[in-house]
Amino acid sequence: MEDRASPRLLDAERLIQARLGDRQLDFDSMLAVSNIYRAATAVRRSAERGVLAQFGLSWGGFTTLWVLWVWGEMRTADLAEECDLSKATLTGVVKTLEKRGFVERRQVESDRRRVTVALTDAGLDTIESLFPRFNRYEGEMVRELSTDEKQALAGLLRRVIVAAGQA
Amino acid sequence: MEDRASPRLLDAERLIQARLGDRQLDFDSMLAVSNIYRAATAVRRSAERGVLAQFGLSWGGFTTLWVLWVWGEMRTADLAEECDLSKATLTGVVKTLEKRGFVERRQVESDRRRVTVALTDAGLDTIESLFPRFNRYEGEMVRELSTDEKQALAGLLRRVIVAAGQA
DNA sequence: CCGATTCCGTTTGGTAGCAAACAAAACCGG
DNA sequence: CCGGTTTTGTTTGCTACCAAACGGAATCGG
Repeated sequence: MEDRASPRLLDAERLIQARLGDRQLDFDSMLAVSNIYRAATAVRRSAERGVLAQFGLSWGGFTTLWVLWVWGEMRTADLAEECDLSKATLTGVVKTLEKRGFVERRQVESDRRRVTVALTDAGLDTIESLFPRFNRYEGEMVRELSTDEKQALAGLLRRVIVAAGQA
Repeated sequence: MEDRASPRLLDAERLIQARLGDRQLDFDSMLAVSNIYRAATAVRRSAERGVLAQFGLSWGGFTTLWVLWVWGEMRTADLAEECDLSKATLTGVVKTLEKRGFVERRQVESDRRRVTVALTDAGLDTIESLFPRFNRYEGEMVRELSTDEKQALAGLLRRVIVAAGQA
């Protein structure tokens, strides 16, 4: 399968390879990893500008809202885990979401160290109207791939996620 | 191809799918995109903790050093472009790298608006000893993939990068 | 020349992200 | 009970990241 859509990118990769010469480097791994990162940046930026900005949400904020929508009210620690953020970062994100009126914090009575976070009505309305739009946008970003290719991509990445998580 | 390495992750994905029910969503695109982002986070975190931290470098700082190493002294705008960062962000990153003694800024005499950035001797030593180590680390992070799979992954991602860049 | 415009890097103001230190609450062994 | 330990979320201090506004420098039209 040719790569007519991105000759520029490929050229750049080849140029770098030429530049680095013959140093016994693992170019295949290098290209795979750096493209993962570049793709993530492109995807995030595109979504933030194209969909999320008009709702006043960052990628992290959106993710948090989405997790709360799917799973319902959650303890802070679990929410952080599910959003793939540190507890400290989550505290900040929730603070911003609170300021925007999307979520609220609730003290747990049986254990007063604990706090849960839940969607407000406004948060619920927002995520319900936003998510379908976001999902269409996701489709746009991978529009060049067939269904099989999307699944293959997701599968390959799943294995990277696991490996990198252990490394 | 089975996915013995990551049943947990797959289960989680299926759970979400069940949770979202039958909303006419594009799950294939959703999984592809969200795995891109999760993989990038995993890869970045792993590299920062495993290799970069001991050199006092972030992912962005490392990238900048690497670009300067491969391409040599560069104008600020080109450097930002090549590092895939905004000019504003690059200003900050360069400031940090300067503080650490890895790079230096040089005023361009023919056009006094312009500034170039170049590696210092210390910066050169650092990137030369760091990069092979980093590259080995990259290999670790995609160790589960065959050469063909790495190339396939890089190729699929290249098409996503282009599409998301236009979206 | 000179005024308007364009170009370039920095600054400003905001959010996001982490690790480590912290304070308060709960738990546990005696 | 009670002192020490563990758990939980927040705070602190730093870096990174962006868009928009800025200010000085070059350029272009007349």
